[in-house]
Amino acid sequence: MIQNLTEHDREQLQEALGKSGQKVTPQREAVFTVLLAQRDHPTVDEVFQRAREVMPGLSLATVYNCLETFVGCGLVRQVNHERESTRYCPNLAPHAHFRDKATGRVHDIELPPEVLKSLRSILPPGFDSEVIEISFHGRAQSGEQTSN
Amino acid sequence: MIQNLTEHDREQLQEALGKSGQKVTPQREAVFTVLLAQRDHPTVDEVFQRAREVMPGLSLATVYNCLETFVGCGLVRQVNHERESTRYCPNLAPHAHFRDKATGRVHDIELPPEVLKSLRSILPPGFDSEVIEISFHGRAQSGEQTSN
DNA sequence: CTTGCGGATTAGACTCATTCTAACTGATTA
DNA sequence: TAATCAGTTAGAATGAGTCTAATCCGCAAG
Ligand SMILES: [Mn+2]
Ligand SMILES: [Mn+2]
Ligand SMILES: [Zn+2]
Ligand SMILES: [Zn+2]
Repeated sequence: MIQNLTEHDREQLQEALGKSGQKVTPQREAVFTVLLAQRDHPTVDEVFQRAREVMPGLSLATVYNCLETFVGCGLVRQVNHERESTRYCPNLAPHAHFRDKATGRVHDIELPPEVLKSLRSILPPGFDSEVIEISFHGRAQSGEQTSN
Repeated sequence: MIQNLTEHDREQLQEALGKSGQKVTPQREAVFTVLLAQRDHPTVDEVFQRAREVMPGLSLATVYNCLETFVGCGLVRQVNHERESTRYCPNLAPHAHFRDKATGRVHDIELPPEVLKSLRSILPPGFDSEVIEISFHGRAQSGEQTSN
């Protein structure tokens, strides 16, 4: 279920952490591995449960710490939907999120550059946005699969 | 500060509540008035503080209840930004939200129909969305004013 | 009028995701 | 060896939001 990181992924982790003066630790590697293994936008608790299978001593606090670190160095995005638990997404390409009302599952929706541009264009002069979050909420015909 | 509802606003309240079999009460009227008086996306507590000035006996639970009722009958939208307290917005026109990193203030950003359409168009077949939330996060030059 | 009903309101208890704290670990450096 | 320091850990604290059970109140039936 939880295979190891590819050489490429390990380098990405190394590089991103290094840039902000932080180190690769076994815990960080385990948490990052969990995120890449199943790109289903898990909550902190889901990450915790999955990572524990491979590192039983891992604490919940550390999962919070690792995820915060990853968000800080741009390895992972936070995904918020209304008042639910925060979810985490390692897909760094520009994309929106679709939450299925029926299943609760969160799907990645590709965001073409021209759509992103048209969105940015609605900001009046003087507004400078670093982050745009787009989330859909509705129904997806079962069988639809977008979050690889 | 908190002027009364216009005839038109009172009718809107009446109508929306009536449609879902609910009544106008003094508490609901007070909360709705607060929302319309200052369209700055207040949190529940801010609504509570403001409404108390005009109705000292009002309870926090009732403010939660009223706001939930309003959201349920489409009078008001919830605005979520990351993990912060939920905010409330009586602007029913399609719009996005911009949160100013520096001040925390939330501004309405008009959403032209063609941009909304291009956004909907990114959904693959089989995905049917009822709600789209768009939020920007960044800096607005002070003096910028969009949430009337 | 009284009484009964049902929706609305209320205070306070409770939940639980997240944050905080303070002790501990382990690698690296002086 | 001893000091240092980032990282980890368990558990306590926080606080927005929800739940519960008692009360209120407008209205309609008797
Ligand atoms: Mn979520
Ligand atoms: Mn908010
Ligand atoms: Zn995603
Ligand atoms: Zn708004």
